[in-house]
Amino acid sequence: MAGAKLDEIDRRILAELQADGRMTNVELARRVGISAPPCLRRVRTLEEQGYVRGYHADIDPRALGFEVHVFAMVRLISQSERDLSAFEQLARGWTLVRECHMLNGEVDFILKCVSPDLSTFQRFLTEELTAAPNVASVKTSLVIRGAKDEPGVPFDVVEARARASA
Amino acid sequence: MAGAKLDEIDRRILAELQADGRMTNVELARRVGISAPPCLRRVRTLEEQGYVRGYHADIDPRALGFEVHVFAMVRLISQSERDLSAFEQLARGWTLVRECHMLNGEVDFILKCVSPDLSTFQRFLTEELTAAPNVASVKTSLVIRGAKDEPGVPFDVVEARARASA
DNA sequence: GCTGAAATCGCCTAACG
DNA sequence: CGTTAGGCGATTTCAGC
Repeated sequence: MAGAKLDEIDRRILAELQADGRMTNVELARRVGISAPPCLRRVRTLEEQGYVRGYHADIDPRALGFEVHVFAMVRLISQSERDLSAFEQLARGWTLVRECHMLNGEVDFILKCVSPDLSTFQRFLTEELTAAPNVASVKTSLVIRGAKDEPGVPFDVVEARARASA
Repeated sequence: MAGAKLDEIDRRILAELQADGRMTNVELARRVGISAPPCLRRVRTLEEQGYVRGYHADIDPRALGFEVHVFAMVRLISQSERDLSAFEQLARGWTLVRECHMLNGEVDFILKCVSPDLSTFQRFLTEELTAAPNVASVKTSLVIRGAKDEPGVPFDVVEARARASA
């Protein structure tokens, strides 16, 4: 089972750093109840083993002028692995596309997009996305308002599972 | 225009902190070409003015045992503001739901969910989400594979717009 | 008003027990 | 894992542009 090698201190370290990635190591150590040096060693190990992929400032898109958020459902003509990969590669190059996930069911991909305004998005939609090779159809849904946007992982579930398997 | 009050140094600070939120202030100052004290002041100001909402470690969900990612499209019976808000409030309480966005069109909400396994998600889906008051229907799509998941904002677009309006 | 320089304080991070 | 200790970064103060 993944995550089984982590003890409770490791899990608390991850939870604290997810909540505040710029916390000092001393403060982190205090919160998890150990001294600073072993705490730092644990953090380095967690980073090396891939539990922590990075640290990012959470920038407000609207403060920088990205007023428009859109989900785009993309259907492709061909679902061969070659063509799926080709579309993914294309999506990685579009900076307005922040996320791209392959789905089961009728829709092949869901894309989460941001844009400064509608006309910029419309231009991207018609000239880039819909015009891309192998794209059969694109259905877009504007985000009217965001109700929840939590980064990362629910650590209450992590803890519940850890206790259950103990 | 939002973001107009930022000069190029501010934008570079935001871009650097988005890419590496744990960078030291000294390193950040070096990269943007000013000395540490004014750099720190700018960071504090950007935080206070809401450009930076926080800092988060990017934890790999799979490393912690979250093997399942699902998008859920929710239709409600009533779309009155009172009922929309009630559903949003409910969604904020479900920790498996990481994002909840209100959409235009037929679907009222899209939810991004994580789960340790399918059975846990099925239980959540049938006992919580579908069973919630005012929910008319829920369509779920499993994420087969993630192709792109970039946090935050495309700073190439930010820079292009800044140059265009200069 | 900003920036940069100097100084203090606290943290990071080895080495060792 | 904890303690010690040296070096570096963070942060305030103050002067200059």
